[in-house]
Amino acid sequence: MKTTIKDVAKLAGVSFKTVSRVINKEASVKPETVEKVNQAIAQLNYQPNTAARNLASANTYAIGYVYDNPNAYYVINMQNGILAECRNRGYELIIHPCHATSPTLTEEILKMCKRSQLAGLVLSPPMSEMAGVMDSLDELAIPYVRIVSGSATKRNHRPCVFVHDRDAARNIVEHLIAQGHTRIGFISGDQGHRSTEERKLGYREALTNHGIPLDRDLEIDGTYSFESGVKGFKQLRTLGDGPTAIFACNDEIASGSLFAARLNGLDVPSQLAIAGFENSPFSLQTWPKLTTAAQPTGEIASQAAATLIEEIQSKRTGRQPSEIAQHTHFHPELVVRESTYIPD
Amino acid sequence: MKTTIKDVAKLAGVSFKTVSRVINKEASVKPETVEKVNQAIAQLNYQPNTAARNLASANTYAIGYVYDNPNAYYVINMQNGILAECRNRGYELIIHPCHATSPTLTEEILKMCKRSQLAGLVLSPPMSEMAGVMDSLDELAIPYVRIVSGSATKRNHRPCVFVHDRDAARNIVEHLIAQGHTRIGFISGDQGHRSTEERKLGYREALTNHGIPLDRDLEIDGTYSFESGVKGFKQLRTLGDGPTAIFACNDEIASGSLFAARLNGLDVPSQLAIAGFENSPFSLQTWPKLTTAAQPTGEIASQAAATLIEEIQSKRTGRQPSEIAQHTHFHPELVVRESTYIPD
DNA sequence: GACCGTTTTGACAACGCTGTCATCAAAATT
DNA sequence: AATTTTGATGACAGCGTTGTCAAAACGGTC
Repeated sequence: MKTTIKDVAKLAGVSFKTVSRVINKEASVKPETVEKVNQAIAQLNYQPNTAARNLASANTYAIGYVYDNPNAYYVINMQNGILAECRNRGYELIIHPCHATSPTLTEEILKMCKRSQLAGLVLSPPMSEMAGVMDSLDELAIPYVRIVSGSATKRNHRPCVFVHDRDAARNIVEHLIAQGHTRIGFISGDQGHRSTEERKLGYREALTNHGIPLDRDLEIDGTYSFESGVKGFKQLRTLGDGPTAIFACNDEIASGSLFAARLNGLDVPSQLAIAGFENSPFSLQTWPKLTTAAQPTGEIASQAAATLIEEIQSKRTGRQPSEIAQHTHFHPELVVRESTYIPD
Repeated sequence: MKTTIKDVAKLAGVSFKTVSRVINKEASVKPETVEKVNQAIAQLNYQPNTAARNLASANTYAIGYVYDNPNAYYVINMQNGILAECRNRGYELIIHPCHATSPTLTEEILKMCKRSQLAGLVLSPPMSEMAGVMDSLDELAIPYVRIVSGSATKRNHRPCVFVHDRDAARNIVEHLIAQGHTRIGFISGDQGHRSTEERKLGYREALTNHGIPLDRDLEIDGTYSFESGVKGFKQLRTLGDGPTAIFACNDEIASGSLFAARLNGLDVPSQLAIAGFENSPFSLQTWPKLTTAAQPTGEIASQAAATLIEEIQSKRTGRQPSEIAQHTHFHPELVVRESTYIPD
């Protein structure tokens, strides 16, 4: 019924340890033996038992994905990206949604690592910015890869996948400036999120680069939600010298502002241009469609998982990881649509 | 460093087998012993090693969630619902997105079950309707719980969680009828999906119940997408005697139709009423907000997971599951919003 | 053809837990 | 009081792998 490594060994006429070697692609197995064993594996449709592998080797074949993000699209894309890499390499994925504000957060994550004997973690924002969590992981020598909105700061002893939100935000705002806008409003996402800060910095950089004075009245504090976009719009409308364009921290906020603008009878983009960030499905389902920045979330996730697994593997086989800390960089791309631009 | 069951045993002054008994809540351990052991567990912050448990017991502490659904909100809600139950009961969740059309689908799922030694599966639509997959699972005696759009049909030897889409669809359409509509269009989701069929049946039932003749021209074939809503609207507009209301198979389609309607200068709901299904975030981010049917996806998922784990546990302990096949029923609830109804 | 250094393979003990069966004391029965 | 039953616990094997170390096979050298 259940085929084990020993069944394979018997069929291939070798010891089960040799089969184990083949499975783990260890060197020093004769090519013909490898061939024989692989045939036997295929014939029996054998699958190594993960639990046994995890138990026997100190390192395991499972990684975790820790996140706290209300954005379903983001999470799904991340998840799928990581999963793709895991399948490629024979790893399992344990997902762990959590609450960044939980007082027992660190403890909880550690417990999960222990229970499932996780070989490593992928941390996406805002989990990738929580010093307490990282400290504990460092202490226990649990490898992790961070997905970070922004560029390198001090804490870079672990591999990071950087997503350069700031540059992308700057590109968006420069696009608005190119359309002739000089009064450009900004509606932020949740305070304390790195992405919020970075996008705001990009916004300011663009203005400064073009000699447009910053105006704090144009910078509205919000959260990553539709409602926040509605509210932000209203707040900006109260200004005597209101904006002719709005850059919102993500598409959800932008679609909220768009909603509110149209409710107020404003035409978009002729009377008010609106841009978002993320290229979520929302950005395609508004009217007019939203200008935004496209993040290749799936690829980012795959990259993070690949980096993590690479490191785990190299530790297992004793080979040095190619570098101390592998950093990778992604640049979200400007996507111009009708909410800011009407082609002739 | 790593605390095992033996460390706990030593601290509690019992054999490690007794600790195992406490962990598994087996009967016939003296309450005071239980207390002692639990204290030791707490003190050492001990977490049983899942891999070892899985390996030692034929049954495992991991279940799988198999799905093929492009709807991120649905998947996330399902996932969270299942996960909540898993955490409660000390199970792990392995997620398995897949393609219903893959020729090697069954094989792939079986492989995963074997690799991870899954104790059971939760199948959500459309996976819950794939006879081939179910046959194989039956054959290997892998327990599974199906989440089914609709009510009982022939294949009910396994527990199901029924979601009565038909009734909910009928309610929506009856709501439209109550608003005075008699020409009501229907835009379907993907062909072959049970939910599509059920929602169409509900639509027809409502009309028939109120003596409104069915008109095949008003029933548009679509897919679960925004674009399909746009297309469906256009198609309905070509009719001489067009509808005054549209019931779309989900919110995404509905928001597509809404988009198209407003693009065509139609006022919603005064000139055209539009209703969706699902109560996804989309339904709140359109203008006007969409009337829809709210499915408690998270609860549905929890229920499915609970049923599954219950069965697994009862098999483990030898106790009979309370019933041969536990069926549960959910009824999505009508949510009336401005896309079909303006309060006075 | 005996010797040595590799390369390739195998025997066997873990890994941390559960299942089975044995043990022992206390309670119940005769 | 002697015997059986029951309740509570422990000893030990085994789950399917990997890690360690030793043995066998091979290749080249003189």
